[in-house]
Amino acid sequence: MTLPPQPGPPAERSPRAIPEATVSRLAIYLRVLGQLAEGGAETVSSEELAAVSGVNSAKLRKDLSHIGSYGIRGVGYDVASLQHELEKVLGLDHPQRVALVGVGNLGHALAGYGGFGGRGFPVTALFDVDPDLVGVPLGGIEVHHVRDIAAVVPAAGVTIGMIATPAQAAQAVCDELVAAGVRSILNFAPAVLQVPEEVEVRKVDLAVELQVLAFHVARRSGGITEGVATVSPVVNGRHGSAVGLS
Amino acid sequence: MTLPPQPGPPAERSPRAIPEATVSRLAIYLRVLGQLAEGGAETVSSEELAAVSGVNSAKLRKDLSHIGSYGIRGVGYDVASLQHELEKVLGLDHPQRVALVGVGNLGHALAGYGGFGGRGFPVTALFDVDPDLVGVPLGGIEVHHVRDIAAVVPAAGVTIGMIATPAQAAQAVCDELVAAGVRSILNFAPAVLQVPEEVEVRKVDLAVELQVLAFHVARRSGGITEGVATVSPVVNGRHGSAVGLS
DNA sequence: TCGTGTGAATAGATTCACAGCG
DNA sequence: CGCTGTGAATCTATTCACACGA
Repeated sequence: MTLPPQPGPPAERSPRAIPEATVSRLAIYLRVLGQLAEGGAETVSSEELAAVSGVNSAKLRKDLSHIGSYGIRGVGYDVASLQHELEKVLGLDHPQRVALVGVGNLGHALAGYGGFGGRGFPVTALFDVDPDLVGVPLGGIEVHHVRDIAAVVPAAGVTIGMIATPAQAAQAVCDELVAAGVRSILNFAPAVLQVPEEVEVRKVDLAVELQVLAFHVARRSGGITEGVATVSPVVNGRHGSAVGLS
Repeated sequence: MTLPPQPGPPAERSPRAIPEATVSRLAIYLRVLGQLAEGGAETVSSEELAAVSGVNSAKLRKDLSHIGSYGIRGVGYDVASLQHELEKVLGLDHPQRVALVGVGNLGHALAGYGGFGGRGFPVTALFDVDPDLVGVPLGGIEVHHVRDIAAVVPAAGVTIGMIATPAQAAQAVCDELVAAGVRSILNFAPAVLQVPEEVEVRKVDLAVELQVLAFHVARRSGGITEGVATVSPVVNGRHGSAVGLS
């Protein structure tokens, strides 16, 4: 068999307004802002927001500067309005509909995950090949056969696909989703997906994550300390939980 | 804290460093090599291995150069020996034992995930707070109460912890794991963990992944084509193979 | 000759440090 | 004053292109 011919396309430049690394942190800031808002905070400084988000304040300010100037000098950021701006940038003003393919062990858990952190990403369509699953409703949503992706996905207005199938099936499912118009895919299968360049794939790869951790265990020559534990509720040892200097 | 830093000359760097970005790709190459080996391949070129792994060949060669010179000029890499070298570097020569905290919806799926991609990461200890779960065996492993982490984790020789609890519980569980000697943690809870710097945390954050995808959907102004799926944007390669779908 | 391995060039992300505004 | 926003410096990662070895 031949390899996917991917020599060297003439590198189409998209003028990326917001750096990729920044985008995923914006999502974290948004979550943290939600917690602060619940706690009654009206404003936050970059120092505070950064500390709770686990980044340093310069990075946070640079990240936020990419979406505009919503801070107040000498004060900080207004929690509510920053939340709103972040939601707008992340495209959360109108919710995305999600299709999940593969309702096995993992897929089942994903389907039941309740809006993924609270809100914004309703799973609207489910697919599998297993005859025992197809037709059965799961959390109020019927499981369709994978062969019906082309029909169901466009009708349901799905914009994001999640693949939680075994590795062998993942590429075929991915092709189906792409053919059905899906341009954003979250892949849980341990397989590298080949897609046209207009399709955005992100992967969640448990085996890779564990192997990276194993690498660090090995490198640190001895994962577990031999003497039994120290004190139990060891709070963080890093920069002070509130405001710390770098 | 790592090694005693050398005082005198400026900026003498450790020669052994493998870039972070490289490490996670090594895990992917290893998986792909496994597939190639099953397919009977003896050797691969960087071009081939890179294409299947979804990276370009220069990056792959640079990545592999960090672990040594195991290629044969004019030929490529010996599949079996490269596999072996990668396993060694990733610390997979002797398996890591994993503790999973939180045996709810997601945790249950993780526990049943069967060695995570096939091998090397046996889940050795399970924890939860739910009285209905504690004491019950799950896949042959008894679920302990979270309060017993300090006792069970060192005894079981756990080197990697996975947190699949609700967000509110995650930091406390993390502190327990760290106190029990765990230095590598995979966090599935939607929370930012504060840890001492000798602890390596990786996170799998579904909400963030989906929001990043939502960002790209929004930016591409119209994720799904509204016309019916007349288009099939010629997906590259890889069709005729045995596809488990019908 | 072919494909690895690698210096050099480029691109991207992070951190520093401070000007300037509220 | 205190804190944001940002140029400049630094560090990390990717890509190029070619010398060299099998």
